Amino acid sequence: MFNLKQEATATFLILVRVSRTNSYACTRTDCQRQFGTKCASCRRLIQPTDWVRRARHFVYHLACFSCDQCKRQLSTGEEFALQDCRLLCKQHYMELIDGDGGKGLQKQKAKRVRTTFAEEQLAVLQTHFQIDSNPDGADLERIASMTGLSKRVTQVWFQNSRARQKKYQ
Amino acid sequence: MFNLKQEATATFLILVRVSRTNSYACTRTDCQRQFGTKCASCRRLIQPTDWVRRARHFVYHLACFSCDQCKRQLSTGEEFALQDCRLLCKQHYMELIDGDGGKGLQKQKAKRVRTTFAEEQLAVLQTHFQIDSNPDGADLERIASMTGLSKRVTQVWFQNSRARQKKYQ
DNA sequence: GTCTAATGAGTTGTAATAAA
DNA sequence: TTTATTACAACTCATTAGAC
Repeated sequence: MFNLKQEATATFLILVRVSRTNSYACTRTDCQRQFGTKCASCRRLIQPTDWVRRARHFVYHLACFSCDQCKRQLSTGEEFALQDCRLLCKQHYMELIDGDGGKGLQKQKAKRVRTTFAEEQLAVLQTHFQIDSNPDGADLERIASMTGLSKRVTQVWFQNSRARQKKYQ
Repeated sequence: MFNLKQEATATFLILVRVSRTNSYACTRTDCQRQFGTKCASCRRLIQPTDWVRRARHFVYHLACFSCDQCKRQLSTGEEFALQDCRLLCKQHYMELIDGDGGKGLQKQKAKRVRTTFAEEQLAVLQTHFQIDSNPDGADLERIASMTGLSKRVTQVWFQNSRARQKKYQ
């Protein structure tokens, strides 16, 4: 078992795009013997065009980079903890270490995390919005995987965009 | 547990740049068995081009060299304390040792710390400013990691630079 | 003294949430 | 789902204060 406390301290996420240069091949460490790089969460191969996030030597699909407990996708700048290859958001990490609502912390009201979209992600979303401003579940999922966003975040973006359009005609 | 008092007394930071010469390989100490040098805070590998700070035998990314309590990045010349590999600014170290608001110190209002940029850091910032004076979050983060500054400090520099440019046309 | 990094107040756009 | 609201992120501008 890992020293989570140490791991979680001031660890920030960086959004990177996998390319031939930063997608690395099999490194023979004790814990991983793989041929291509696989997502540490879903275990599927990572394609050179996929968006990913890294934590230590693990690589995750951007959408797979989510809290193991609440499944919420983690955002750039957010603090998180690693338990082996499993990720935890700050909130659930805190609950874990001080056995839920510990005396040290007095319910600090889980700060709302706001996604910041990359230029490219926004471009994809806007393009699809022009074609269809009200995509169904399947479309939503397709768009989500194209942008590396979670389905929920994608859905909310379309909801807000419809409201925005209506507001300003 | 560490003698914090001893560590904090007149401990000054020195800004160094990692190079092949001062980035050291795996040393087989009892506490660390690693292949490359890893940041004692974020635990990620330190690249030869990264800016770092050292404290005792620990190495940190410059941006990771921040107070464990207030997350403020520590500056050259500033006093700090070490608790294992976790860093504390003078203020929070003081609070720790005399159990918060101790009788010895009466709330001395945390002196503002002013970053002094190295020539090379300034060169990088100015070069990017000429290309784009208003970088987005992702660019900011990229520039920050190039210079070893925190994202916030980088952001403020761009803000001030835009104001400066506007003032003198 | 100058220059400018940091701060704080105030504005804007919009992601996330809540209500219907 | 829509609609209204909340609150976060990032900006500007004015000011304060640290390094030279």
